[in-house]
Amino acid sequence: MPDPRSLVADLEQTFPRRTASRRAVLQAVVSWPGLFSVEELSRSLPNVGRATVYRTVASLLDAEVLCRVMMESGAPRYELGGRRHHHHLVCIECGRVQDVAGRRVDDFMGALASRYDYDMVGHRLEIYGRCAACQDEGRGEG
Amino acid sequence: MPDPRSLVADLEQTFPRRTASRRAVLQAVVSWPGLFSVEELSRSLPNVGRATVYRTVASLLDAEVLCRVMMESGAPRYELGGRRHHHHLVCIECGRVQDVAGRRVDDFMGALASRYDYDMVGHRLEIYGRCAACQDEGRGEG
DNA sequence: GTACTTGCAAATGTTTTGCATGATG
DNA sequence: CATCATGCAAAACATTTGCAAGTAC
Repeated sequence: MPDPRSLVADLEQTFPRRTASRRAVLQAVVSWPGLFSVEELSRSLPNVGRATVYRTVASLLDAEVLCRVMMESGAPRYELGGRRHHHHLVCIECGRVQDVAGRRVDDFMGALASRYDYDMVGHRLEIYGRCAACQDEGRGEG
Repeated sequence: MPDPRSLVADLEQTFPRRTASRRAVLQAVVSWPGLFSVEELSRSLPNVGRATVYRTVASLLDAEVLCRVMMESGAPRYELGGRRHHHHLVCIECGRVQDVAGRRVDDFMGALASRYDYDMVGHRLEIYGRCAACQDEGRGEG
């Protein structure tokens, strides 16, 4: 997991202009406990215009500071740290998202792509299920 | 690849009421050359209300007759045959989508899930890249 | 001072919903 | 003939854009 602080520093260097709004969005993003939708993010930042939040998220996505996680319903959510991880385990009970780490997955994807003669430029993997904690709860309560 | 004809038969049995609109949507869906958005589908069916098209697609999705493919932009598209395949190679040039077949992928997903103590209920895998044909074109034209 | 950013509000695009009408079994 | 499906239009959302005013450098 990347260090948020360095991300901020990194990021502040990415943008030409240092403005209060961007700082606020960035601050909210790095301190957000889990996944967020742009609307949630925007709602948490009443002093920043919606449009700016959308624009900033787009930039962050572009800079690979954020990555998009697709919910089962097709709704997009975002989280910090898109640089490497595009693989997620999404708990359909508590909504928690766990990054899948490891080169093995990337290798597998690459192998798959080349088997079909694809020149891979990106990929997305989401596994939906119940996390260990939610399975335990289910057992405990019948 | 499943036989479209049997799918139709199967499907017509799934729905309580046989109506002209559903027949039309179904017909369009099984004869659609590739991926489609609900809007495209709707546009191709001027005699069927948008709402009905949306509702029917939702039902078909539910019945696993269709599956959703996520574009890189996050826009959803649909294709026939969701029963087994949730793995796709999406060409970012021509937009073609290729199903990834084989138990190996499912096994890999299952193994991954259980490594993280997840009780997997679904998954989604999309690989984005250039298909062989588009790579060739790129080479040919410089 | 210039160029980039912002915020608002309006435009856009997509999907859902309410409800009277129409078709199905 | 009771039930379920349809179609329209409006509503509900989510996201983008135009533009004048503000801010960073």
